[in-house]
Amino acid sequence: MVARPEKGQEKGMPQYRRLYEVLRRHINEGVYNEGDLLPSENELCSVYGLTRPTVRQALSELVSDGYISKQQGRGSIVNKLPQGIGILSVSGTTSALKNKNLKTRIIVKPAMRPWPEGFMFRLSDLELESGCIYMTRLRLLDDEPIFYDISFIPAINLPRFTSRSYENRSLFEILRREYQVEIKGGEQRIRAIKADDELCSWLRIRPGDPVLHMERKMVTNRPDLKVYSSIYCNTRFHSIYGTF
Amino acid sequence: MVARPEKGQEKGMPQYRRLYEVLRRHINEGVYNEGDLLPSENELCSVYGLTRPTVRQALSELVSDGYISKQQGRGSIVNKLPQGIGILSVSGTTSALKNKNLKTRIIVKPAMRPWPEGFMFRLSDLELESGCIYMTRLRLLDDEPIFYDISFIPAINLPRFTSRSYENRSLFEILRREYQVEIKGGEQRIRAIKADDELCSWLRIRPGDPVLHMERKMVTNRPDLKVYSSIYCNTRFHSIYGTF
DNA sequence: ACAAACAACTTGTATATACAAGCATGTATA
DNA sequence: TATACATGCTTGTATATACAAGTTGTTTGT
Repeated sequence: MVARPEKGQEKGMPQYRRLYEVLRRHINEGVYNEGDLLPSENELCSVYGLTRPTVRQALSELVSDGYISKQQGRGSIVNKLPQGIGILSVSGTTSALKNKNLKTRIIVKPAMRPWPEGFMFRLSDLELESGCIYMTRLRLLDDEPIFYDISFIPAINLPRFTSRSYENRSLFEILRREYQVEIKGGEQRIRAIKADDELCSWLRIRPGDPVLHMERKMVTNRPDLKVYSSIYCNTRFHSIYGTF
Repeated sequence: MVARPEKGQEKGMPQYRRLYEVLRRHINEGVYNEGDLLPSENELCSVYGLTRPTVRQALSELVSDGYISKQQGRGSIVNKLPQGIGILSVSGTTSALKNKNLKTRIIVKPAMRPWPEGFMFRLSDLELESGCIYMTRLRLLDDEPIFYDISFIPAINLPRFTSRSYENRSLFEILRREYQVEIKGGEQRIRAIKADDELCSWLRIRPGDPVLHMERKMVTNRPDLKVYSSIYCNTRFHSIYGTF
């Protein structure tokens, strides 16, 4: 087993990543259910033609993303899939929602803007010079507005970004598919605030109602490119769910 | 972030964990500052007498705990230490706060109770039979109440638990030191709610003010033992900070 | 029937090695 | 001078192997 076969390479992904994607899809699609044991590491090795360290790397990412737990001597146990809104997990909000009717509506189409004064996170010089792509979206669950979010993306090497269609597509998905940008992690601040008039109109709530506000800074596989968003969430009927 | 043994027990630890602890302490103590590069993996190998996979395991835990970032071709970069309230990390709220004056006041001392009707998480039969240890605490930052939290712990093999002193000690710390119980992760639901009268009196806010509510279920190294808590947080002056 | 011992699995830790890919800094060339 | 390239560093990916440690089921001895 010398060089990797160049043809069947899905997107040039490393092998551990490919196994990760396969197993994650199987879990999401119900091939494995809550409490099931995944095939043992050695089985995965022989099935996929990998060695144990490689398989273990795929599994350890599944662990840190909350899909499985491992127990020494027993195996890899499939976790219950998140039932709430998995926005605390990086893997993308849409994937965790399965059967729910999640729609995304663009309020302000992606467009270049200067960065706001007193931005929520500190920006690098490169980011400041490049300007930012600004967009706001409303996300609805069963036709009820849940998220109002404002995204800020530094306009660094993202050709034709402002002319794409974002309706009902995850922003992260577009970044990954069209620009090979993957979210790798980030930081966030969360607080509860009172809704102002603008929020009320978007989220269809009353002034003074409590709203969850998240400010996030996400780092990607491109060291210069970070994605910022400010998310307002009506948690009256849905709560934000996450694992850690 | 995952709780890890304190530095007293650096004997039985695996080597990668020992290196993790050393580097983490160095970062916390300012031996390395924000933006600094850690020694390269090969340097760490020769200094600590380890091989690269072992060193990489230590580093990868530092990455997933948010202490460093890595960049191919450059090195391991020390991150800015969290400045907010790191309660989204399990490692215990106290550790991330260091220089702030965080006090814990017990409102209801740990005592046995039946589980509440309609508990926030589904309980196993064993948990239901065993009954629960109930306690409530108030946590103050610079003498201002920030957290009001209610903890539920199944009374499974935790002798003398209700007779210990918890003032100004992390609940997790006691579980770890006295019972060898380590928090390994968990899940949580977060929402913004309106403060009711009871919350107002504890958190010194006005009725109707927005409050952050977190419901968490934490799993431990003891498969049967889970810890539940319901946390109310006044985010008027402090926001909840976390990495992912 | 029961309990201890064992065997056969599982994941956890660790070594040793190799090459690929990305970054920084030099030096040689245009 | 400025661009191109070469070099030597960094981390990323992957193989191959070995033994430790924990769990589970079976076998064996009493």
